[in-house]
Amino acid sequence: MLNETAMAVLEQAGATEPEKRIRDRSATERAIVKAAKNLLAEEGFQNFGINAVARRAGCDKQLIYRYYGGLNGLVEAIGADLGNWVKDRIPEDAGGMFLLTYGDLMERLSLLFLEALREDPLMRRIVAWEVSENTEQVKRLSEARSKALGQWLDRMRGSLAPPKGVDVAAVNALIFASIQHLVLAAAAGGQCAGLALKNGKDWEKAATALKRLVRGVYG
Amino acid sequence: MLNETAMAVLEQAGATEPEKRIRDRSATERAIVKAAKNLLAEEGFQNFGINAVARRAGCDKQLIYRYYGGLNGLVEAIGADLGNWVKDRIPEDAGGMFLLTYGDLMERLSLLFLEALREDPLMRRIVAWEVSENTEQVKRLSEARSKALGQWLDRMRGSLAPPKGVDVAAVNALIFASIQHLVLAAAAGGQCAGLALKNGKDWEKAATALKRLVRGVYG
DNA sequence: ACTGTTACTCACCGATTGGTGACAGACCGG
DNA sequence: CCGGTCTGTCACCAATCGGTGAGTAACAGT
Repeated sequence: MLNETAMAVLEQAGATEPEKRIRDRSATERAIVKAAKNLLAEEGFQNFGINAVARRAGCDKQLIYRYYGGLNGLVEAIGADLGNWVKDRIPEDAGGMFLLTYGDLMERLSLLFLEALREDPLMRRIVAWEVSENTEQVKRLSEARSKALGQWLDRMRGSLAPPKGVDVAAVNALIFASIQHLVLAAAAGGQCAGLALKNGKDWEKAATALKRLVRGVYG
Repeated sequence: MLNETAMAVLEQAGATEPEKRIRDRSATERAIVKAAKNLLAEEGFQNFGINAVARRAGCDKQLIYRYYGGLNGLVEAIGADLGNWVKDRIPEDAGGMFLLTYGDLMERLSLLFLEALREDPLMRRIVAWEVSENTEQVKRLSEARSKALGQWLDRMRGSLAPPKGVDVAAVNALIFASIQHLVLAAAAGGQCAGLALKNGKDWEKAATALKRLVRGVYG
């Protein structure tokens, strides 16, 4: 794939084959990051390598080494955007107004998170990556992600007091763990622990079960 | 690695270097399967290939093609044992006697499953594999596993009536999903959604949170 | 003891991987 | 205009991958 500018030039000139690439470093960098993200989202981390990214970005892998210092740096660059994921993916004003209890809040946030994760293949791959490998790359991604998630939870909680006598951190970890595994298993095989997760009806069942689970602990 | 018999012979003879391999097909087959299991458990599915298995089994990869028809057949052979996992790993009489309600049962089973999964690296890798890839191999493993799990649940339930008005299948799927992701994340990075999971104390917290979650839905 | 089968090893294939050094051309300041 | 820097390309490296065909050594039956 060429730069957008390069494509425009070629099309305008009526050229049939890509001759030269426009010398635009920042555009190339963006193309590389975009290619890496798409590749990771579509193919998964299995075949995620320098060659594959360069091939998809339509540039030489040498540039990845030069601009990002290799795959590690590129992954790090991807992880840098991860902090804004929640902000980009979930409406900020989704809660806060009609949520009277902590249970209301967590039910809402759980469903929002479920929905957001379902619709973001890149994030799904990253989560799957986190539980499959333990390299330094993945650790960075994982930390960025969980940090952003925690901040999101705190921000949404606002001044709402969490229930006493309950290990909120542990319970919430379990809740979000269930959501993540459910979505990952569904994306991979269309089911989770025997529960089919394909059409919208299946997901409605899962959503009501999730609500019930959250309501069970948080009143 | 050589056959056990071969090792014995060599040691008895005082040989320092492995000269020949005993011609024992079934022993070699067992060595291959064992090597594959250990490799998968220790290294994960990332570097799980014909060459690596053969190297660890101490035999030529050609034998894997001959005896199992390639990696697929070998994985299938591994998956065949998976049906007995619950039986091997979890005490059969663990429930049934003092469990009066469905909530008692599920609390017990959840904790048993959590414990069993924590102590089985091979099974953890397989679960991680399931949510990371969608090949035919993995599908077979996944099906065998979820089938065995479902049968186990049914068997342990016995004649205990599940609560009405609750989508038991969906709720249980979420519960087991949470356990699986918790254990996987812990094994990979020592934490899950910001919750540390390293020493026994951490796991006690997680266990009580899990109990609370289960008790919340199932009275 | 000869023969055929079984168990096993070895050498090689093309493809792909991560990684590096050398080179060509566009751009910019002098 | 010239020289240096920046951007991008290409050729090549050793290593490893999955896969195959040919060959060797041990066994069993006769």
